[in-house]
Amino acid sequence: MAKNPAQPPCCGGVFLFNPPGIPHSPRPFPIMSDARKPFPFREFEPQWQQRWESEKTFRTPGPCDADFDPAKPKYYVLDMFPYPSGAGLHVGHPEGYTATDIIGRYKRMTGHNVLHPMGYDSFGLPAEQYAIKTGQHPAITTAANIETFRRQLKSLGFAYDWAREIATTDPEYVRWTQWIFLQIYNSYFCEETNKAKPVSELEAKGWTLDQIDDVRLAFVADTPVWWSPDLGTVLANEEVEEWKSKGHTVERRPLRQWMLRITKYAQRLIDELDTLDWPDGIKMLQKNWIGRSEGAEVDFDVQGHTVTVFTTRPDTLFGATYMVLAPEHPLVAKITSAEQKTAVEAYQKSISSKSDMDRGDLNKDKSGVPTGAFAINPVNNAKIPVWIADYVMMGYGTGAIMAVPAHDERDFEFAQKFDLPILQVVQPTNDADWQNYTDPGIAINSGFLDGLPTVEAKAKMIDWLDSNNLGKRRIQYKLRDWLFSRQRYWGEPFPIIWKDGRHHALAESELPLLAPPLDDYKPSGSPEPILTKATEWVNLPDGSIRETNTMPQWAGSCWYYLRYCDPGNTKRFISTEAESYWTSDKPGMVDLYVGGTEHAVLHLLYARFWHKVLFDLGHLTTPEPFQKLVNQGLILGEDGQKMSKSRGNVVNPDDVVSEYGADALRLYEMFMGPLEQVKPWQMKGVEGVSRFLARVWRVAFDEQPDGSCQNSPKIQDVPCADKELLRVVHETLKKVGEDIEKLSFNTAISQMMICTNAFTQAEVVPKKEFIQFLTVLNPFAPHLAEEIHARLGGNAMLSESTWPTYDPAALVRTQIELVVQVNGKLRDRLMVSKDIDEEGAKAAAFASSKVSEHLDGKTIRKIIFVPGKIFNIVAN
RNA sequence: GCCGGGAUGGCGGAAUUGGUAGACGCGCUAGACUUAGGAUCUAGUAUCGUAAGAUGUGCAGGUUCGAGUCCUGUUCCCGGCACCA
Repeated sequence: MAKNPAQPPCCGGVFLFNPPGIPHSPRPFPIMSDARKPFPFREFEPQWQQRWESEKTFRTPGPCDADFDPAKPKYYVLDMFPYPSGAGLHVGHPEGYTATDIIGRYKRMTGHNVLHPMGYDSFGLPAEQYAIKTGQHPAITTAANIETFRRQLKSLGFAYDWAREIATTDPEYVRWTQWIFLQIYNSYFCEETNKAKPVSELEAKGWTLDQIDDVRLAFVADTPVWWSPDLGTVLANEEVEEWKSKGHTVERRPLRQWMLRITKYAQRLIDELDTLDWPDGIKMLQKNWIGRSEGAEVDFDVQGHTVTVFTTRPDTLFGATYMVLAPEHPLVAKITSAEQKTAVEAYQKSISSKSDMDRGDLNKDKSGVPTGAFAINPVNNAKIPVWIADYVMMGYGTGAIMAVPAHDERDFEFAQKFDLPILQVVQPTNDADWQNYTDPGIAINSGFLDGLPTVEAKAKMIDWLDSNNLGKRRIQYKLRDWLFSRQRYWGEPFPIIWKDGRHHALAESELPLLAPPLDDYKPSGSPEPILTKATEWVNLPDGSIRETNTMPQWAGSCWYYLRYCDPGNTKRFISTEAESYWTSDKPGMVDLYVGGTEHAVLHLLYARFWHKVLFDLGHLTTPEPFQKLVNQGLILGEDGQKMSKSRGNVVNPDDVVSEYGADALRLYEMFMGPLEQVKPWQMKGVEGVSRFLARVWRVAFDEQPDGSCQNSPKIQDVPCADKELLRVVHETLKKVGEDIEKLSFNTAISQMMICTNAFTQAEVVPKKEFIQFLTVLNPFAPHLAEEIHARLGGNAMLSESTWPTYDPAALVRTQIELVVQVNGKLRDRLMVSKDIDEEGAKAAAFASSKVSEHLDGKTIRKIIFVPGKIFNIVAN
């Protein structure tokens, strides 16, 4: 990117190359390597960063600090903290971080006590994979990566309170992650209150340990899980796709694992979304992921066994012509007839060899075999065949369905393929064919339901089932319990020990429980956790053994926003004072959370779940973590494709900073377009904003023939005599503030460009107005704004000044442009007094020859006058 | 298939309640200053047309004095979910 120094140097800018052969003369600033840099950002950007750091400009006082002012309103603006990868910061990070930085600096300038922290999500699989690749211990590579990230973040001049920096791998942080796990472990979900409660309440009621273990929010279960042999760990449902897309293999395998009972919170996780100021798309994603369905359970008798099915259409029960069990259903072996045994077992075997993923991919072709058994339909005692088929899955509902081929697409396909009867029980309300008709209609051929619309028929059938003890209303969720254990090294060990086959919580005094140093932490390919190898650590003197699984990366990111409020606390994960101070009067604690969409159903769901448990247990006073959420849009490469190493279209922020400066990078990322939108990178655009910053610089400073720079004589400490200039300045003060509140940074920058152009063209730039302008520019381009301000003699830092208020009187125009239309088409624009009335406008409009031309030979039918805007003549 | 979001110049994008479409920036054109320009400044730049003027916000209709904006239908693009009973 750097240009060839042998090329002709620049004479117009402040910083010049000496022509070849001419020796350098002393200059006030270091010579830039490139002619395109007309302001010395390489010198002043690091200087201001150092000054902010040494003067602790952005320190955030907490409730226990001496300089804390309880009268100030709080504002908590949060970034999704980065995972410190070996690749360093990419340009997507500064997008969200600059947005929050502008908000944070603005809120600070409008009198808020702003919490704007940063940290590192430093545990996790990628860190460990990277460490294995480089042959270094993850602790070392992670520390080095954090170092890089910190340097890069600081080079962008973000107003973080660095004293609050945390990393999820810090032992003190691990302590409280483990402590929170124990809170979850020691809780159960009370159905009556719909809240988590301590299991000690159950102990007091005389529950046995076995009974208690069955209801803990953290529990051990033998379930089919996603196991990746090459990653050497199991994965949560939510993570499977991501790792598969990176080329890792994943297979279904029954293993004994720790689970968190997030399903108990399914309804609250749906309902309480309504209280949050989140994008509808993200709310929708979470709702779909949780996947609530209302329906009923129905009990069928199958040769003396009860098989319960779940259906969302109990109204179609009369139309059930067969039943399907999942191939893995435990009852299959018991009910299969002797004749069908071979076929059933062969089918089961063929299914178990393919993963669920493959099962999903093959959703076109239905397959299945009859078991030879029959079920009795409880509503009409019809004898219907029982099949097994892979389109019914064990993991959802009861793993068994009643098939109503007339009114369910899948059942219809299956019935057609295997020639099973199709019985109509719903009359379409439109002219649609009744076969494969799945919409609501009117019940027919359904005994006591006949004539009822679907909604009422459902309710009546459920009542009937209930009163006959054959079924009941049921709400089913797609959400599964959260698979919480991993077999890898680089994660928080579970604070759990096993004794006599039973798990026990480690005492709080033993936290943090850190993983022992290991030389070899590579995956072995077997599901045995890596920590099992640390035999001395695992085996305790009293014969008990440690849990060897570790927590997933999500654990640390589930509560980091809480720790920022009180990062140094050694007594609690967050003090009650800090918690209550940084809490909103709204349901969500954090005022604004900015980050990528990729966490819509992972981090954002998990964090909400943990927060709610801690809320239920009385540790927190809000039910939700994040009140307002904004997703920044992905930044694409210059070719419009997603940035990737293989495409070679990755932009490194370090390069941009060294070439154009931090302010230019910040400003460009905000100027590209709306924050939430996907947008392609354009290096020419960076040059554009860099030119804008240079124009601001040149309003204040003139270059001298010797290359030095000097305060411009245009800047004068006088009242602003130019009404139009004053109007533009105040328009800018108003719009920039309003646009920041709306997160509309691109339009704010556009207005500042307009203002700068006005300054450039003005004969005299009044100092007061120019400094007001610098003050609103400051959150966007803080280094440049501070530097110019200081050079103009400003003593206090702009970062510590107050936001300028605009003068409404200065905004008023005396003349406005009145648009005159004939039949809605623009015919003329007239400069008129801003308060012109209809009569005056009429006179002016009809005086215009451009207008009268178009009225020739026509009769005026109507006149529409919008004061200050439009005068429209309707004529024909 | 279902759910969500989107479509405006050569490009990124502006546009209160329906009220001048294309702000601002990039790119491009011309000029100025220059030994030089890839710096800077000035002017211009939706399309067609010499002009007057006409056309123009994915496409087809509709409502309205007036539609990028509201309504109906439709196409394409992006994201998510996907045999969830």
